[in-house]
Amino acid sequence: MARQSDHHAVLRERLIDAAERTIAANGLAGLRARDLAREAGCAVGTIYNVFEHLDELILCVGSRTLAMLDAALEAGRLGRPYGSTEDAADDLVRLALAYLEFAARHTVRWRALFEHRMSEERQLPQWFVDQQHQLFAQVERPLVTLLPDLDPDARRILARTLFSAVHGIVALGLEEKLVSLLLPDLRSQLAATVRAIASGRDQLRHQIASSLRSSQ
Amino acid sequence: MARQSDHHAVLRERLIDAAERTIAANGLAGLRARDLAREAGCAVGTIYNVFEHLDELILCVGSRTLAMLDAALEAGRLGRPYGSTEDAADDLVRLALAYLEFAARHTVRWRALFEHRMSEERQLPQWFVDQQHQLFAQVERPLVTLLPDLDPDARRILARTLFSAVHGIVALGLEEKLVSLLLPDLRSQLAATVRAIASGRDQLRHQIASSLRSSQ
DNA sequence: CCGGTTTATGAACGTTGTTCAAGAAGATTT
DNA sequence: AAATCTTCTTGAACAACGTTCATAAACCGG
Repeated sequence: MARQSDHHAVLRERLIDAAERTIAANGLAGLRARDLAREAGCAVGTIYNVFEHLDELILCVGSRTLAMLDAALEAGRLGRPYGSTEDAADDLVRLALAYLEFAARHTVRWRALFEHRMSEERQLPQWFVDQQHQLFAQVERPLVTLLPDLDPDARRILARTLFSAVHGIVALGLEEKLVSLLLPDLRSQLAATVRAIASGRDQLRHQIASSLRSSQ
Repeated sequence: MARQSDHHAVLRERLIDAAERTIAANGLAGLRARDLAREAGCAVGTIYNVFEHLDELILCVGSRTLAMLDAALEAGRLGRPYGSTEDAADDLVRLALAYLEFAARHTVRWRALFEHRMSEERQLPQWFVDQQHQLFAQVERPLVTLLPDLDPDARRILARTLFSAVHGIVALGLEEKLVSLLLPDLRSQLAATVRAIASGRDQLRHQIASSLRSSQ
């Protein structure tokens, strides 16, 4: 029993490694069960002894990408606590730019992360959703300084909103073939937008406060 | 020759209609060449006489969705020209909310529009890219009033940036199963964010102007 | 070394999009 | 109007995919 679990663990890692390499090199579309088995040195059927289905394996790779991304955002954070709203705005911009930098550097991996859809009605496992929430949580910290009197729930929601806005800008910005040409411009666009949002924090506070009032 | 082109045109429409129904009902994943042929009353092979590949057919459906979306955004626009920056900001918010409303009402169609990836290295045809640009162009109009002294090229880029930010918020907001529960909240989040951006237009002007300076 | 249980295997299955030889249908010529 | 040539339609066949499952190999307690 112990022996078998060990082997499973080893096989899992070998398979995830192989899938990770393939996805990083050729994207989700380049992932084939047979190639995977060959590269990991096992039979196709073995994959389904170790994972429930390929989606689960893809999620494991996604989890690694999420961890990398999380670390990349963490690394760009200011070491000290924010003294002013300007610091907080700076940090939001820094987070956004770190996200862009990661997406630009690891485009295929990063794309695979959010392009992947669970087949049919198998839904995302909770541990994966939680890991995504960890990302959103990084945006909450600057918001504490930027909008101190905001309800924690409202802050969580707003963090997700800002994250998705940044993600949208980065995703569409990196979509076209013009990438390398306008990456510096994309940085400016992103920074300007985030800074504009931060500077319009009164609008955020007022509108969101009133929306919470009306929905309760 | 004339007779055949007619038949082709009829078949094209029947196939697009069938694909449209399927996509609206079951999304891209529900699209099968054999079902399509059966529903349009022709053989599978015939599809490939009328379209180069399924991607082209999917793009035709996407084009219809784009047209619907374009009309929906147009409908929400103010009838009169903008007198003040407040009007322009209002119109940006209106555009964003109209986008959200469309996405919420036609979620599957709308998802199919941007989830679809051209297989391998077949790239998007120009006419489709142009149609997308028409959408972005709707965002440019309020920006003329909001940032009058902005270079037209910079305005076009900024419009795309704002569009993608809104798209990001809507896409992530409609992703989860909680949709109907928090649709009103999503409206507030979106409106607040767009209004914050509009109110922070000085940040936009300054940062974008300086970025253009440095990239020339 | 043996019987029983578990695990690995890869051929086989069911579905895809796409192709293509063959026949049907039209157009053209005599 | 018949014959010939061209052009289009057709659905069986193909290749590639994820997934399964009977079979054989490996393992383990006695």
